[in-house]
Amino acid sequence: MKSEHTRARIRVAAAKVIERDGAGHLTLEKVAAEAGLSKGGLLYHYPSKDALLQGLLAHLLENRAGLVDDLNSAESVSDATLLNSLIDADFDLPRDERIMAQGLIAASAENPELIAPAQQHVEAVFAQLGLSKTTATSARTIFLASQGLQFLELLGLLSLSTAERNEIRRHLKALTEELAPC
Amino acid sequence: MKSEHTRARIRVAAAKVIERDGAGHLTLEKVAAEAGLSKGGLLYHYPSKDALLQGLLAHLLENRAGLVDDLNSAESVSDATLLNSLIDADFDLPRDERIMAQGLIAASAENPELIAPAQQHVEAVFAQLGLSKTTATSARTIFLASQGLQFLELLGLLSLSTAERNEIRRHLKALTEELAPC
DNA sequence: ATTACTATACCGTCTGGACGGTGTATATTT
DNA sequence: AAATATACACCGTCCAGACGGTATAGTAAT
Repeated sequence: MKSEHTRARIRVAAAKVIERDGAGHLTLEKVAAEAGLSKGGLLYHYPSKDALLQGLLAHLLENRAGLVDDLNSAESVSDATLLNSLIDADFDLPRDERIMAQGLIAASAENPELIAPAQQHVEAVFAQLGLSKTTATSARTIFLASQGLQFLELLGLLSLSTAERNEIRRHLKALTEELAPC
Repeated sequence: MKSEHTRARIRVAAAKVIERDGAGHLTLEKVAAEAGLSKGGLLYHYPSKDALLQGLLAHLLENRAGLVDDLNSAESVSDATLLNSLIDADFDLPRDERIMAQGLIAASAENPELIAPAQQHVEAVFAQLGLSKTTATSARTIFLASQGLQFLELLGLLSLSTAERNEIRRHLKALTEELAPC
């Protein structure tokens, strides 16, 4: 039970290293130092670098996974609520987790299988949004736009003022609400 | 003049290595071997790994850069034509260049400054689409959706059937045409 | 006895890139 | 025409540093 606490500390430490040194300079030694741990201690909790990265990803998907799964019951309207939640999750992603995502993108270059859980999530979202024939493409497009902005920000390709950012968010939410009536 | 020919060969070789071994395993030696060159010969044309990656990016942006710059003259309608071109460029990106983009995303983890030209491009697009107050947010959203799909595909997070892919493309183009009248 | 570590030393591998050379074509000089 | 110089394109080796991971021996709390 102390384990999970330490693992959380390690994940935050990893984020700090990525933020400071860049995703490509994430090393076990640096993470251990940042977490106030010896290298051996780090490897005790995450027995390999891949394991650590998997831990980061699992943590990132923790919240989002629930959103999709909760939609076994409702239907057409619920696509709108799903989109709403996903947009919020994208736009309100905490700084820490945003940086972890950066690291994972980088890590996926070395080991593509690492991000399989993320792939599963994205495809689940797409599948869910594809159920309603009439709104499928519109809904998916809204999702794509939200994701597009996140990726551009994540990769440092775009930085918007909060006003501009919020306007896009508002627009995506408005589009989401238009889904049902049409 | 033979130089440019060889450099093109090198870039293609880099793409092949990325495709075969993954973006994280792109090394000078492998590229040289794939291009039928010695390592020294490769370094003659691209004096460092960063230089090679910059070469890849420059090649990727060659076509797209013109699209934005051509819009010094026209106005409201031209945003639609710009979007149209960008969507086409995104969806029709050749396999080679798609793989190069993968490599660059990976490389940006080690050296974030590397993708500055891409950042410039994206921000130029955003600036251009922001000129018309009435359609700015809608236009930007269309761009984001197009980019979002490309990133998801690039990172292996989503693979659509050509039919589904085309439907999204059609939808984005339809949204683009709706920009002017509204 | 198990869990959760510390501290340090070490190994093997990979990789960028520096460096010193080689051959060939073109230009310049004699 | 012959001799020489210069620039270009390229070869192949060597090296230093970085990193993931292992090993070992010990500590402290539960």
